[in-house]
Amino acid sequence: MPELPDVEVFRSYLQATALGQKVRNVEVRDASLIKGGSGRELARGLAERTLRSASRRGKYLAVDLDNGSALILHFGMTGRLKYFRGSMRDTRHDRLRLVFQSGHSLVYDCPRKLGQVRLVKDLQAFWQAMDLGPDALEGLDSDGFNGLLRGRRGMIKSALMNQSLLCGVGNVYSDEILFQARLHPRRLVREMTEHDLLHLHATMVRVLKQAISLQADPDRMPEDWLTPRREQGTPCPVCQGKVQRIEVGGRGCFLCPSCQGE
DNA sequence: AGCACTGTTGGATA
DNA sequence: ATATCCAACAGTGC
Repeated sequence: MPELPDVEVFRSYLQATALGQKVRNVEVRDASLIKGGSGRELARGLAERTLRSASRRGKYLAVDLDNGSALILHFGMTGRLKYFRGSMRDTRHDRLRLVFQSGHSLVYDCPRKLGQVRLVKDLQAFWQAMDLGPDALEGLDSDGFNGLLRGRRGMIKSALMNQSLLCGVGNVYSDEILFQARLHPRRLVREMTEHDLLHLHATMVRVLKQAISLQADPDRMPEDWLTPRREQGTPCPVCQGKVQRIEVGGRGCFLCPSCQGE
C-alpha cells in the first residue's frame, strides 16, 4: 500500500540496509518503468555510485548519490523494496536490481508496473517540476492546511487525495483519516467549518504518524481502525454498524455511515 | 468470467 | 481556474 506511511517505512528500510553502499552492478529487468531516460542510461548513472541519503516527499522516495544526482522511486499501487544479504532469492516481479560491492543487493519489485524509476541530476529542480503540494506530514501546519482548503469546491476525500494540493495521502489513508475524524468522505469542503478543518488536520497528522510507527502494517493497527476492515458489510469497529462501500471521485471508498454522518 | 484494487496521467467536459 | 469523469497503463486475486 504505498502511500506516505508505506514510503516512509521504505525510506527507513533503505537507510538501515543499502545506504552507504557502493553499486557494483545494475540490472534493469523491465525498462518500461523507467522515465526520463533509457535503462542503459540509468544503469550507467548508477554504476560505481554510493548511496548517500534517502528522503521522501509524498509518495516519492529520493536516494541521493555521491555525485549529486538522485534516484527517484515511485511505487505505484503495488511496489516495494527488498534487500538481500548474500544470495538474491527470486522475487517474482523485480524490475530493478542493484548489486553492491558487499555482494548484498536491493530489489525494486513492482508487480503491476505502475511505479516509476528515474535518475535526476538536480533533485530540487525535479521537485519543482513535479507540481506536488506540500508533504502532508512535513510540510503543513494547521494554518497552512486551512489555507490550502479554504475556498475549494468539491469533496473532502478528493481534496485530501489531490497530490498537487498536498501530497502523500492516497485512497486507503484518506478513508482512515476521515473515519477517525468522523467526517463523511463526500462532505463538501466549502461547507466545512474552521473547526472541522482544524480537527481534520490534527487527525491526519496523528493517523499518518501512528501508521508509520506501526510499519504501515494493517495487521498491527489498533482495533478501532478502519483500514483492516475495508469490506462492505463488515462490522464497524467503533459502533458495530455496517461498513459501507461507495464511490468517490471514481475510487472505491469505505466508511461507516453512522459514525461519519448520513 | 468478471470485477476490484493501495496510483498517475492526459484529454474531454462542465 | 477548478473540478469531474473516463480510459489507459498491467497484474493479481477473489
